[in-house]
Amino acid sequence: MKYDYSPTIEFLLDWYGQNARILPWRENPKPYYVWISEIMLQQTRVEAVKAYFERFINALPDISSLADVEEEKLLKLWEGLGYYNRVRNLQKTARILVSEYDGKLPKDYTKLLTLPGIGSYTAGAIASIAFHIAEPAVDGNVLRVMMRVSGSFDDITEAKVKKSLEEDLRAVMPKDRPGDFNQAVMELGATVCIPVGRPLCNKCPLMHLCQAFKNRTEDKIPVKKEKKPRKIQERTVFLLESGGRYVLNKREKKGLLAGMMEFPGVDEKLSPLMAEEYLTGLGYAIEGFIPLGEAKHIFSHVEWHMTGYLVHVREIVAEDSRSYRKDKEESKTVPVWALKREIEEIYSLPSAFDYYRKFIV
DNA sequence: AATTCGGGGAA
DNA sequence: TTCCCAGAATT
Repeated sequence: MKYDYSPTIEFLLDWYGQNARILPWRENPKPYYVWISEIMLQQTRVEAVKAYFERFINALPDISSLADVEEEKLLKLWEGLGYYNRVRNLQKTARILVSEYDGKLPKDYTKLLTLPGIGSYTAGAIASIAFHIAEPAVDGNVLRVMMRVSGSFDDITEAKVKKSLEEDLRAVMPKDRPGDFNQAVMELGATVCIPVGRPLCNKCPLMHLCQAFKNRTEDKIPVKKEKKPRKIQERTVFLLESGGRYVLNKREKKGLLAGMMEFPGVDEKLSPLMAEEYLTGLGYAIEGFIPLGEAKHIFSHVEWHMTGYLVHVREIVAEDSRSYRKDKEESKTVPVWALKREIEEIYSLPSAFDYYRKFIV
């Protein structure tokens, strides 16, 4: 179980000095930048994060601006990045920092751990990179690299394996460069000790002390339990248009795409006839009806099989296009009639709707 | 311990 | 298609 990783340190630090990529959040590793980048990087590739990071810190350059920004603008900045609770937790934490931490991130691993959206990996990353505290930051890269180095066939999807590695690394973290050490392991995992395809062992600074390389088991490590197949969810999507405006609904606070905007729809596949009947039942006067075809969107655990219709309707209620307010009695949301420009610039419409979004003019 | 949260790039 | 990514929160 226990493994001594201390021999890796000097080789990793030397290698990182030569091979660290130039990344936007590395140019000026102030705590706010490290925090934002680490949240964005959760389950998200470096290449995807770059542009989002630049735009985000330009719009919200510090903790107090993040604490004060309205949710609409916040969600728009995150649109397309996925895992949208990350950005809500970001703002929750910003407000806690303002009210309880003098507007700054605490230089304390245990306190960081208590903040919304910050788990053991992110607490370690912020502590080590921004504050030079000797805590490990164990992500998928680190698990893969270190399981190969130690030749361990432990299942890395088990929480105890991650905890055990965190303990082993905590015991040997270099006190002078903890942030560089953590980033070195991740960098090695991302560019050399890669997850798919054959790792580039001939370019690896740890080759001479890697048990997996020695035993030629690098393609069998890390061990991961197989994941369950995705469920398929049928979905009918309506582009209800009137006078150049389209209906958007705000999704529920909990569950898939929580709180994001969406085109109205139902969780079943409706034929054109059933669709017209359904919309008429809602009170819409249909003046034009065009099937838009089928589209698929794959989430990590669900697959949406969508059928879409563009429906020109006679507007019934003159709703202010900017006010999707809550109904006072129930907690149901009122639809918005949004212009193309407003959908582009204001509302957060997830990528799942990209196929149908194209039909908006 | 298992499930639920998005989305896209690469094999 | 399948895999997996600088994971965390909830159940």
